[in-house]
Amino acid sequence: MTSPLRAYHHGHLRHALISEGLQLARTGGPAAVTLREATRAAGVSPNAAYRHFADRDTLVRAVAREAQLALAAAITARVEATPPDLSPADAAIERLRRVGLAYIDFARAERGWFETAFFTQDTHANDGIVTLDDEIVAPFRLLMDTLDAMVDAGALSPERRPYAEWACWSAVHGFADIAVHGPVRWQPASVIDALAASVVESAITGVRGTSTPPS
Amino acid sequence: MTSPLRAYHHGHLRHALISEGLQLARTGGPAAVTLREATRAAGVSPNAAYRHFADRDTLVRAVAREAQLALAAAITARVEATPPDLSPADAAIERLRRVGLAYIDFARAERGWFETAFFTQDTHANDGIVTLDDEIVAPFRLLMDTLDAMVDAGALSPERRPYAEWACWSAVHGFADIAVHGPVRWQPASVIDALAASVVESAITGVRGTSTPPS
DNA sequence: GCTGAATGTGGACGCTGTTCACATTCGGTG
DNA sequence: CACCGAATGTGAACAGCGTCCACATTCAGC
Repeated sequence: MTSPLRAYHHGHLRHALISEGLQLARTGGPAAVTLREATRAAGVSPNAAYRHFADRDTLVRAVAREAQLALAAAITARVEATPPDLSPADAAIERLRRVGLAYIDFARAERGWFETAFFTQDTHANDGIVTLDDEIVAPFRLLMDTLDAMVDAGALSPERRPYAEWACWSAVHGFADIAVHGPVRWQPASVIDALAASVVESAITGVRGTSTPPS
Repeated sequence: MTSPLRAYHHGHLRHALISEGLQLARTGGPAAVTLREATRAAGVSPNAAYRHFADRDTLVRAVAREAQLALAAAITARVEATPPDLSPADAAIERLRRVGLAYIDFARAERGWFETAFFTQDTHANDGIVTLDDEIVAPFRLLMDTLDAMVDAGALSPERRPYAEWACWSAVHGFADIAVHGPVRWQPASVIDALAASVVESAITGVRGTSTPPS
């Protein structure tokens, strides 16, 4: 009984630390989520974290998972808002466009979370097959399904389908990274908007093999 | 005269520290280039670095510059090795392909340098106009020139030329990042090779607006 | 109500960047 | 050649970080 008012004890501290870490990562990126700062924010001694996380890296990874979920949610929401009055082919293309723009916008709006989501340590050796959590792969599967739907709707020829997901993801992720860390960062937001739209259209054209006349 | 044999004194220590930092960054990325380690490797006290760099971040930036130069050199070398017996249009497309593949291969072969090259601190406020060093922008200008050459050779319609450089760079940089940090990392090298080639072809198709029949 | 497991605390160590006062070395000027 | 100021390197110190240790507290089930 060192202090009559116990700041925190035997609660769900693991969740609290992830929550604080998420807040730190939001503004400072993965480097800002520090063991001592998170425990301090939770009103707990630094070592308390070691009852729930093996080390700092494990904590950051848990925070990264939450950031990935946030990205997935942003993409899913944008895709689900696709107007329903479109032909199957146009709808599939529009969904593909929305995946890309949502990804880029998330990176720009939540830079710290975006950096954290893509933060991986090289120590993470492959423990067997690479299997990610379903919720996190959701956007990627959404992308796959959208491309498959394009094939079904005749908006993408079947022989162009293989590897198309990587081409799309690369273009979108690359622009997001350049817009957040690269030279594009200094441009005004309106310019970045235009560039983003251009890059996404180019990615769509790249996988389709033919440019779409502007609607 | 504390020691008869002076390990290092009044030499070109700035260059030595960058050199050591480059070595550290090669295997450990930007996080591994630490003031104490670099000075230790140079046989000098930690504080000696402060006579040449304002702080650690300045040193890392200097190392990053060297890494960027290495990337630029790799791209330039690959492009310059383009076979000369090609039509102007085919030569331009081939050069574009080489820029992309060289970029990706550099990221895979020199992961630490690639990470360091794209390491930027948010503190770097825009001091006026964004003007990078000529040598560093060289690959970007090479990309621009190649796209312009494609227009001249009729391999790219002029109305598709605007922003094409960003679409190309985004696709290539994105794949490089995914191949180094993302899920693609766990794939065998041969698979990554195939994916890289596919992504680059897709990027070329994306900016051209039409797919090229396989030669 | 007690006992063992789970959880949180306090102190310590080595590492990092950074600052201060001090020592050394170099280059130019008399 | 001697000197003196500027440039450069040194040593000790401080705070913050991750991490390990032994110890204290709290909870949960018999």
